[in-house]
Amino acid sequence: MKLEEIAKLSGVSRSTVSRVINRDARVSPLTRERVQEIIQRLNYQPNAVARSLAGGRTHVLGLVIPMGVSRLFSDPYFPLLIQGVSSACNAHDHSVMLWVADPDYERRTVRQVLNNKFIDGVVLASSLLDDPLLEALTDADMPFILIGRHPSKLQVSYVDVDNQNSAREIVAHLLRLGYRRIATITGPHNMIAGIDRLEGYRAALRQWGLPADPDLIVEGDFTEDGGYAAMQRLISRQPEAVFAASDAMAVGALRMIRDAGLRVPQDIAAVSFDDMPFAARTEPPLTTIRQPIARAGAVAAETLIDMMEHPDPSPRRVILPTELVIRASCGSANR
Amino acid sequence: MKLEEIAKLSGVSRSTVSRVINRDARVSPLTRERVQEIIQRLNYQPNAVARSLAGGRTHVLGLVIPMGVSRLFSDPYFPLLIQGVSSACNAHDHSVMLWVADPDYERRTVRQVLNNKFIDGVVLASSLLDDPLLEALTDADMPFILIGRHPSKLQVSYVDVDNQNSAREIVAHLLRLGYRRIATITGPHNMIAGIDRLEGYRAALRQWGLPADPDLIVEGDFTEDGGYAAMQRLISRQPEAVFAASDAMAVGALRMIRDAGLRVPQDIAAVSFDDMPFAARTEPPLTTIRQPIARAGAVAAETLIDMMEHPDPSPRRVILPTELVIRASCGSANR
DNA sequence: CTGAAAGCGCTTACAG
DNA sequence: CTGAAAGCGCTTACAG
Repeated sequence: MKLEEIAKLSGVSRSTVSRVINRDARVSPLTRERVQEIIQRLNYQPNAVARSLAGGRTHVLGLVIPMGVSRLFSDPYFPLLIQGVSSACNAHDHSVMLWVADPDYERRTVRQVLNNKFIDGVVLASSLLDDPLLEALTDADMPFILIGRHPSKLQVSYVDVDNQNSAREIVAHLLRLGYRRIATITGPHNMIAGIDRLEGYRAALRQWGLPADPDLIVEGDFTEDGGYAAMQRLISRQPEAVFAASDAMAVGALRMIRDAGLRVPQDIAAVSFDDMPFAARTEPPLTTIRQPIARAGAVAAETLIDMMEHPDPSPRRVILPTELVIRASCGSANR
Repeated sequence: MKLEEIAKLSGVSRSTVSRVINRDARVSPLTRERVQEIIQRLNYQPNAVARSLAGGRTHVLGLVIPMGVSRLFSDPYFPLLIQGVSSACNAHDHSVMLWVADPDYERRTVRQVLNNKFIDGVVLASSLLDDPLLEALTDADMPFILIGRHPSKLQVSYVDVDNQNSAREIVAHLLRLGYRRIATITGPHNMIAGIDRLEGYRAALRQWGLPADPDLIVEGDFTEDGGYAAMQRLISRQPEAVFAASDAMAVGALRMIRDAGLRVPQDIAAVSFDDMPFAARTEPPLTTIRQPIARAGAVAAETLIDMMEHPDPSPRRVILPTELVIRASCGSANR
């Protein structure tokens, strides 16, 4: 069924039907009601493709998830993010097109996606600092927003949490409990969340007048296995506590510590970041920083939609709040 | 840039350029080459929306994930599925539109999505048996395919594994090891995977001439917490072994058994289904049925694309192979 | 093998 | 407030 038929049945022009559909104010109440009644009765759905071509906007957002991210299968980060983006899009009459991007996509592939006009804007999740897509996005004049800030591209819009201060806060919590020899399992050094959380760790030590011992800093990859491997390297250095930059890595670290015959928190305390659903169920439960992942996805989508509706050269920056969640793994109870 | 400009620069008509783009055979080699060269040089991308409107197909698949599924955040089932669908779509020049569906979507919402012509077909993942979307999909004449068979709608295409036989196989493995009092934590009774795996459990007992004790069958929901709760109810009934219908539930069950002061597999053996990445790292590692989740997503997308290109009233049914993976949780070593 | 023309189903100035 | 008309950027019979 097409708009034409509705027009005929209502005894008005296609223009008028179109206006009713698009909530244009310039339609008399009576006409509007009559047309609407017919639309309802026939359960008419405008053809989205035709609307897009004529209107110049598709009402579709692209959600890009870099495939290289090993995190994809080790915790519900992406499901939560997707849920947030999706529900915000639904609420604003938008759809989401998913693009699980191969890490070594060529520039041409990238351009194909950006230039094919099927999407109005892009939400780019947890990209690497040197992601070629980010470059392409900047060149193309496609509105986009990052989940996670970019350290050098200051004109880019993003939604993030204050990783630096949050990490500083949880390491300060360990320091306050009396731990001094504190190790960290960082995120990847080419991801901003990894960098910022490490910087927060350093800041806390600085605040207490302690040096950052390079031997106590090992890079991880946000996965459980990565956390296990990192902890293996740390354990001989006898830390009193460890800050893992993600809960998943903390789970790996807990497992390694147990395999080494040591106890958490008595022998080594452990804290982390994310507060994933499983963080409350580890043995012992994790003291961690809660960050609102689904919310970040939703806010990103909403902000992007707003950017498209109210173009404005200045970048949007949203920082969402985090929360320190204290459980048993930090040994609060014992100190 | 539009097709028109390419036509002008190549000195041919728009029709011819369109034919080159669409690999139509009726273009002379020389013309084809000349046009292609110009397309390359200008990095021209046809407007996908216009193509869709004119051509009648969008080359976009809808991937519908019912939100109600608590499983969404408890294991990487959906990430794996999404990855499979996405990579198959990329390989076949299709895009994927994600629809995280609210469980109580109204018929109208459903129709909106199906009738708006933005997608050519739908992959419906792990729906409930009485999913209204399935009804709507059948009414609308939109090609679609299920991940997981439907017990009564026999004319529907699907990709699945042989849940029944796979479950029977792993329970038979327990029986062969000498366990007799075997409990099961099932999946939801309104999901086919839950039903089929339970039936496989029953079939194995039947094969050994054992009755299925209703006290040893407890319904779970495919989540870790669900597994924990189910195991709490089972533990007082003193099973020798338990078959959980998913690894995530097995993790919950392991935790519960440990909390009860019992050991796996010495006091209670445990086996499960999925072989998720974490199944090899539980304590003890899980004996489980490996199923190819990403592959199922890819095959579903490919089959659907094939269905759209070669319409044919008879439904497609694909069964992917599984594999019994033996680790420590079944106690093989001790028997 | 190639081109002119109609058409896909809408939106949106423009004129009234 | 309403309608006739042009236009969005392609594809595809049709005719040659």
